[in-house]
Amino acid sequence: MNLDKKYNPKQVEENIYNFWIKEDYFSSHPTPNKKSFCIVIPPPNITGILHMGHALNNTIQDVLVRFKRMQGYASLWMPGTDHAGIATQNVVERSLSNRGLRKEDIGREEFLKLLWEWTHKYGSTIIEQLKKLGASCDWKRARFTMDEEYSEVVKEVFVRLYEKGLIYRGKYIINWCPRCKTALSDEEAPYKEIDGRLYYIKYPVKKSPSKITQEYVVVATTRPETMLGDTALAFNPKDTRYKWRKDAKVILPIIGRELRVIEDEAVDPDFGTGLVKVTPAHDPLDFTLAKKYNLEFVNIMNEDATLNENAKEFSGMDRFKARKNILQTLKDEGLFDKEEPHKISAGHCYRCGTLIEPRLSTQWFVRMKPLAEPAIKVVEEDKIKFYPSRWKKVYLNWMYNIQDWCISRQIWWGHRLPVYYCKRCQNNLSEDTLSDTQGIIVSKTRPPECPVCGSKDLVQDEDVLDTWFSSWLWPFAVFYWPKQTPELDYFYPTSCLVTASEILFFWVARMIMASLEFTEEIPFKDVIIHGTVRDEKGFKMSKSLGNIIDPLEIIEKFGADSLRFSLMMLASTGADVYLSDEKFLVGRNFSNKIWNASRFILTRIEEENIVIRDLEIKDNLDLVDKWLIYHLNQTVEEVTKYLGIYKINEAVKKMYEFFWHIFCDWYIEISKDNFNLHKAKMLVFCLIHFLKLIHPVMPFISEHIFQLIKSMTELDLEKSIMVANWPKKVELVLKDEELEIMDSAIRMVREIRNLKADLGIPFSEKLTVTVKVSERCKDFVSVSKKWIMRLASLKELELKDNLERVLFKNKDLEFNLSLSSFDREKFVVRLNKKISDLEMHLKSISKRLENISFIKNAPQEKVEEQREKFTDLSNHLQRLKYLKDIFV
RNA sequence: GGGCACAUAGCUCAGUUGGUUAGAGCGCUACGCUCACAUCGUAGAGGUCGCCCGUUCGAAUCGGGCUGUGCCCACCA
Repeated sequence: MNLDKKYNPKQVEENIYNFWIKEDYFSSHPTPNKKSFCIVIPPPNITGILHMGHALNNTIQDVLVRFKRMQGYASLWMPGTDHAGIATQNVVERSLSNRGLRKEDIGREEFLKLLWEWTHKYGSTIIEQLKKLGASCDWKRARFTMDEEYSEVVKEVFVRLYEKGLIYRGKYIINWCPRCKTALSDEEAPYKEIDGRLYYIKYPVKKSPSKITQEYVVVATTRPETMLGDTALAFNPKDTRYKWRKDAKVILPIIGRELRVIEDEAVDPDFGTGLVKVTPAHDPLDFTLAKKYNLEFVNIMNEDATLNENAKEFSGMDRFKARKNILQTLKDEGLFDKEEPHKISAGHCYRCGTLIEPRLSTQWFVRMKPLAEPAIKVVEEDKIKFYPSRWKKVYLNWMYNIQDWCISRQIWWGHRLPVYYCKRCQNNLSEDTLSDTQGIIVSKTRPPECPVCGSKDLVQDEDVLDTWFSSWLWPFAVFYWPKQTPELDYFYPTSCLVTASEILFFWVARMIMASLEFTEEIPFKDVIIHGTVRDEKGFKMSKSLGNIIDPLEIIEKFGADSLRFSLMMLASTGADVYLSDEKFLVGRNFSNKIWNASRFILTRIEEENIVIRDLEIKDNLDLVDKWLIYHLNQTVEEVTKYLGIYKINEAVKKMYEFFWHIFCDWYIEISKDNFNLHKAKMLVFCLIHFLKLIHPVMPFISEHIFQLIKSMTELDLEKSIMVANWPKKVELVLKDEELEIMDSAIRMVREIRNLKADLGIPFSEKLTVTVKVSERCKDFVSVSKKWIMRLASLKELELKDNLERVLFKNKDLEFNLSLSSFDREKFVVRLNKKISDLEMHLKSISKRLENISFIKNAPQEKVEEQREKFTDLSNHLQRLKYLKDIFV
């Protein structure tokens, strides 16, 4: 077989993936005699395209799922997508506007039709990209958060919560874009700093029977136009400047309304004058104050942020024009004090950039405190664990201070609220009724008539639910809860959840609450939180910053395995990942190393006409074999351990170290001198073990080489490495002494290389070495002569009982080098440095040994250790000094 | 303002219950195309473990303080 010098992932990855699909290896079913392992994917938005964050998140999941599958679990990775309300609606709205249309022009029904068309056409783009990454999801089970059955679950949950009194309707300040005329979530209204001004305005004080003498008070505001909606002033109770004002009345300029003056901790005495205007209908904080103190709400704006009739003569004006005019009027009336520049950070519409207007409107809320309680308990009691554990505190801190959740959205794409209004009943209500239930029917299906008055004049709420209101049900809704399906029974609660820290609150915390509330179970046992993907400078990768590295491009260039390996190597648990194009070379180089090592083994087997029928190796292990098996065992043990505690990067480093620096650097090199059936078996045996270990991280190349081994040997191997068993430690009888002997030999090779470099002798210059070995080492060195000579580039290796001089010495070996010429100066410099280093070290040890407290207090073994070290190093120092004497 | 972290080689990070001359990978330097691999090999340089105090025979490791950085939440009238 002719194998390329370079590994070419592009040629093999797609075929391998198709092979896995064809064999149905990703499918998982409830299997009574197996333990279950299940991860539900954080459903990507249907509008999403694969970015590095996805690549990181999903690689971690795939690693775990593949690892557990090989360990014999019924391992299910449950895939799906999220309908992503606003994001998707925006995409379709944009294409509409390209045709010069707004969604209102075509109507709700028609617009939804377009949305579904878009979803069917593009909604699975990201799924296809995940396949390129190698994701072993059980695709047949894929769910979508707008599936018909899923919608049923959402409605069911809404109704249950409503009936329990945990969902209510109320007026609240929300982010409002006056241009788009829609409400926005906080995430959709990112804060931006703008240059504003702080205006100081005089409010006249109403003369009253008390001893108030001042004419006016000064209030600072950045938004003077909203003053028309003021219904109170407030100051901090600790602020003595205004103490006397309590219960005083102030007159609102222009309007002439009488304002109460209240005290509240929420007011910052250091801001402005310490006296703040309270505008309940136009500011979130003022809104809460108004609720607390029972203040009046005066709305002065229309949907498009022009002022309404409450603004008297300013009615009809745009908010910015009104600001100017109001300021002018105040100046005219002598009520304007001063203004100064002031940085304001305020929400801006993420679509059009318009400054957000906080707007009072009726919304639906979930009462969170009762839901949070059990969700706090399970985390406090470690029934759900976070990795890294520090997130536990963050989670708890947030949960202790949880706020009610606004779940209604004024958009069209999403789960419509299962809420119906009886028009007749509602006509009897006043508009300001905040939490009345009258005239409201909450029902999964449209009721035929009002249960109260029998009217058939019912209308469904126009709003849809926040996307997270469907996502928070994900871990059990995907298994068709509330039906008791076998899958729900077997795979739920799931094993772990892998996610970025950004959505800990939006999603993870809410899933825990929903699961406990509806299924009375935790949704998952472990929460694995990985970091954010950043560029080299530490900026978050984002399209707008233009610093993204496209994972698909990396796959195209280096292959999915290289991408996966690099990410796993770089991402230490929970830490942010700093990426640049070069970072992916680690993976590419390692792929190539695996490829070439395998290529060597397989071609040599072919060249030597070796036929491998089994991998029985135990009976005739030589010392080098044992040494390799020993390290293999260590690797198996550590990799298994680290993957089990989600320290993937530690596992990856161990595999890298073993394969490159044990297997390739030494074992393969040594095997070249004596490439027989036994060595071939050893090589293939260890290679297969390694491939299995690396398979979760590098599924494609491991499968590819596994298949090559199958085709080039007569081994009876599994059809795919995917379904092979996870490696176990090999039974091995090995004395510590044997390990030491091998290490001594390696040490000798290294020392010779070292000396050559120190003496300025080219490595290729073949020298003669005379060596004196310990009794226990004799046999080994004589059989190992060939490889020692080759790896140290020697002409001859002579075993002697006495040496003329000793250049190196350890427990087992001492040797001398025949030298003709060398770079004396270079050598002396090196030697002197080594000598002074050693002397320093010896000094610190002798200091320790002379310390009576140390001898007295430290454990005996530690003292002994130091003494031994001292002797060793002294000997070493002597030898170096001796070297100096003879060479200088 | 509240909370949570982090601070070790130029960069990214390891460093297990306190006992090393503080490690790895990348990068860098020198030499080398040694018959799997130059996407390679060999060797090397590079750190007073942010600062200060304390506990201890002994601190990168434990405690306190300081400085700096990052993240989350709230607020910005």
